[in-house]
Amino acid sequence: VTDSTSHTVLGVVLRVRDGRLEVQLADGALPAAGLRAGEGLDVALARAVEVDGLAHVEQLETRVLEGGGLATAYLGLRPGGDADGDWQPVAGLPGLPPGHAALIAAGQARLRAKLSYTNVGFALAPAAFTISELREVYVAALRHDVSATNLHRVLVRRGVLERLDGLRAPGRTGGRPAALFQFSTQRLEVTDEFAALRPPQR
Amino acid sequence: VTDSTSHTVLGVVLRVRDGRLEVQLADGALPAAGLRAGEGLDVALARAVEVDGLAHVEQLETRVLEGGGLATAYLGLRPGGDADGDWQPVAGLPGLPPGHAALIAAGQARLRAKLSYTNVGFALAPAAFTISELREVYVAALRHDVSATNLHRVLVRRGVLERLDGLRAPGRTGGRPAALFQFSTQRLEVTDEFAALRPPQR
DNA sequence: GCAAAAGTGTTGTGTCTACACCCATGT
DNA sequence: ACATGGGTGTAGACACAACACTTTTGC
Repeated sequence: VTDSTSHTVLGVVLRVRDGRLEVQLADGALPAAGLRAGEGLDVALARAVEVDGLAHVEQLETRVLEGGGLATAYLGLRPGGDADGDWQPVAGLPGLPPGHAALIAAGQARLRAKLSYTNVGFALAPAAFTISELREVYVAALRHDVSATNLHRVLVRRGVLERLDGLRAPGRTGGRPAALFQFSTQRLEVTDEFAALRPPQR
Repeated sequence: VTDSTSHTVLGVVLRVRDGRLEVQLADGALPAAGLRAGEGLDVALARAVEVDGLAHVEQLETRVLEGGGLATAYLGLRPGGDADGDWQPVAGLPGLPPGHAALIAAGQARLRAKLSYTNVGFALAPAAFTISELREVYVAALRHDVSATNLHRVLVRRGVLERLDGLRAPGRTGGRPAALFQFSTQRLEVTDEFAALRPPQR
């Protein structure tokens, strides 16, 4: 006794640019594609957003929409790069369709949590960066201040960051040249799995 | 250009009984219900499993099944209680439909992670319990040893457990009577949110 | 008294924040 | 020289695991 309903796939694609967390929109709404019979959800997602540019993708949530149709939302993350498409700061977006704002909030919350105990940062950062630049990304995504000193040490200790050879020349105002870093892995890894209740050592 | 497909809701309902993590089955498969037009996913879930007995529910994942239909799985948790329905230990279940084993594994993984940084334990534990009994629940769900001493201290420090008045009388072999505890909250709370990268104190 | 089970005291370790200090560059 | 931004050293707070020890019961 199963009825049939249409299914939509929505993309919540986030990036950090100029110190602001931005979401990609299409015609004033989250990019979407209808699911066709027999295809996987990822196929429909690829029709909704340019999935090649995404450094990380994960499913967020499935919900029944107001009209009665179903929608599955995905979180996509990509480096700050340059302009292509309609990017808007996540703060205070007016006129979104019902439910879209909640999905953006869910994506932000997920990102925020995973920044703390995984290496997701790789998906928002460029290939090479200074600690200051990475700090800007973390500040924008976490929405609280982050000390460059401690960010450096935490991520290096966890083996998340690797030092590169070059140095970044200082700007016109001077200052010591900054070391360049990269994320050691471009795939999601849990770096702090058992913050508590970890298994016995032996 | 959206086709229509049938949608199924599956329940991965877990409990701990006699020191083993068990999943509820119906006819050798995860309990399921077809989604009817216009109804919420939770309504269909309630048709698949007895949702009143669940102390905690959360969505797991939506996937395209082999036949081309869609399925959304929910994780449900309940206290160990007594027998009603078909409960099987999660380890090595033979003959499940394709995909069901992976969903059970996903539910287990989710439970395992949340036991470490939330108070989900409340959903698996009875109303009142001793630390030893709670330890059995954690051991079964985490699949590694847990020290009663440290479990006690961690959960009390976090404010997750509250001491009750009574004592549990020792068994025939003697021993000091055990204090009774309860979870201070019956709703999911994150108790260790910023294990790392926590916001500045001032 | 002795074994069994529960609970507390204490030590050591690791990870984090905070802050003082040192380094390398531009003007 | 001095301002600016980058990086290291170190101290203190905190949470945890591990283990010795004490408490309270049954036999």
